[in-house]
Amino acid sequence: MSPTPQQRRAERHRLGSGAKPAANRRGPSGGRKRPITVDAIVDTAFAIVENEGYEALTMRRVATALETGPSSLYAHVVNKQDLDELLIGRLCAEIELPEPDPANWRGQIIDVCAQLRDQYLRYPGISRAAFAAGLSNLDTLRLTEGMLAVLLAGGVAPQDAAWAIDSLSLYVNAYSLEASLARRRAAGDADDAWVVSRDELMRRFAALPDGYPQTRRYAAEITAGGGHDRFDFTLGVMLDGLAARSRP
Amino acid sequence: MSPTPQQRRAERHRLGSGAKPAANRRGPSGGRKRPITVDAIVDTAFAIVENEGYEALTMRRVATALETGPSSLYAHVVNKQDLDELLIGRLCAEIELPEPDPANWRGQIIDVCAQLRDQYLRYPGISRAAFAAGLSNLDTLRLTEGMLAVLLAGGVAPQDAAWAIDSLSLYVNAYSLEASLARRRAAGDADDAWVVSRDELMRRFAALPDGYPQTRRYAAEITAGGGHDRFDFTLGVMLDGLAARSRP
DNA sequence: TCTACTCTCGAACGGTGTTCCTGTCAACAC
DNA sequence: GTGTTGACAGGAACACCGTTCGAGAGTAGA
Repeated sequence: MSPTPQQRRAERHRLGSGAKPAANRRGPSGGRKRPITVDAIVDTAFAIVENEGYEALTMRRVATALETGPSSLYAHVVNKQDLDELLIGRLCAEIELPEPDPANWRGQIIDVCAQLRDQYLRYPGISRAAFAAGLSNLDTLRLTEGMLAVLLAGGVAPQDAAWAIDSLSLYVNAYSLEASLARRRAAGDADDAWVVSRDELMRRFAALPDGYPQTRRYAAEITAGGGHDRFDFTLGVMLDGLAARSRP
Repeated sequence: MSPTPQQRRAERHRLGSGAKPAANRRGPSGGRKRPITVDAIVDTAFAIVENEGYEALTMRRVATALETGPSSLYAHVVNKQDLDELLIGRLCAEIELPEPDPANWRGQIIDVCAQLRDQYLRYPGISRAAFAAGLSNLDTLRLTEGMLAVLLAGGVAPQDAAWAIDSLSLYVNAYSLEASLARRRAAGDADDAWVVSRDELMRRFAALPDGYPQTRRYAAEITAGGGHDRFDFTLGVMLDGLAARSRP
């Protein structure tokens, strides 16, 4: 008897082994070319998010792409939230974890965070779902495990390491979410016209009323940082602080 | 001629002066006890979010609380997003900014961040709206100005200070959002039953399969941290890293 | 062949943000 | 005092969302 989606999800949250019994298909596949499976749903969902953003990911949209009705999905997925967790799970599973190298623990942490960031940015807005997912399944826990190993190898105290992983994940999530929103606005949907270039932003800062002297003076610094400069800066600062804490 | 909501919002995004002309009311207020104004809408919205969470904040819910229909709101507010921005703006306006004290810049930054965190947590889930708001209006810019002044007084380099403010805001947002979600789950809505106590979580970590040695060994550290311990830790680490960068 | 079981999916429910359009009333000009 | 103007109020509707129900279809084992 293949498990219901509810059982499957409960199992996932119970942190059980990830061994999937492959559930030999019984019931009919109708006359459809490709049967509806959890994997097919997740694949389709990823494609939609990649092309149209997380906001376009709706049950109906997935069902339409699968050439069926929305209710057909609920035999494989208990919820929209369940689908979100599956997406985050697979996304985390794609991250390559390094073999801990005590001499290069900072670089290794930065690399993992950058991988995570790039995955989030590849699927714009999906980090919103990551906030709700938390430490729900084995895949996210695998990330924690990997980063913990790197930090411990680097000589960071266990408690510091554990909390630092939390902070780093949170920051990467937040950064990716904001970056996704900013990019979507840059794509310019009509009345979002007040989203402007850096030059324009600097000009506005310079024209600020009194009471904003610092902002006016350091408008250049505030608006600086293309690419992932801010990201690199923040990770550098956090790791510096962490290293200082470990070896006083 | 009083401005349309569109003009009002555009003005806000243009970072114009915050001087409100008070727009002497003309049109009818009907037989209603309290006329529908932007402030009334925002007040009502805050009450709803405080009592029922951000997810309960819908146009219809606000309208019902104001004893009217949803369409009546659109004469004062452009959008749901517009309402969100107004909420974030007022929330930021409540923050008390200190007079910069070079001897206590770390404490002052921590205080401002804690204020922001507590405001976010007072209105659960509202930090979701803060992500989309960005640096949109004068109120959020006032926060930037205040923190910038503190950091500069503390001897932090302008570029470091500007980026640090970005990182700190992002982290405070993310932390508050996650804390809100966690608390709402702790309130226990039926099938969220797998959200468990720390003891139960530690037990599950201990029962993890092979391949998770660090997580298993340091389950206590990972699940540690009640109250705002993690928050304090992260801010401490970031400010340490920042200080180290300023005085090498 | 018959039964049991799983998968499929049209239809519907209650909710959402938003728009259209009409009616109503206060303030001004004459 | 009267007419005009124009902002405000709000009912009804649209398109969409997540989700549920229940009937139908098809395969696997007895």
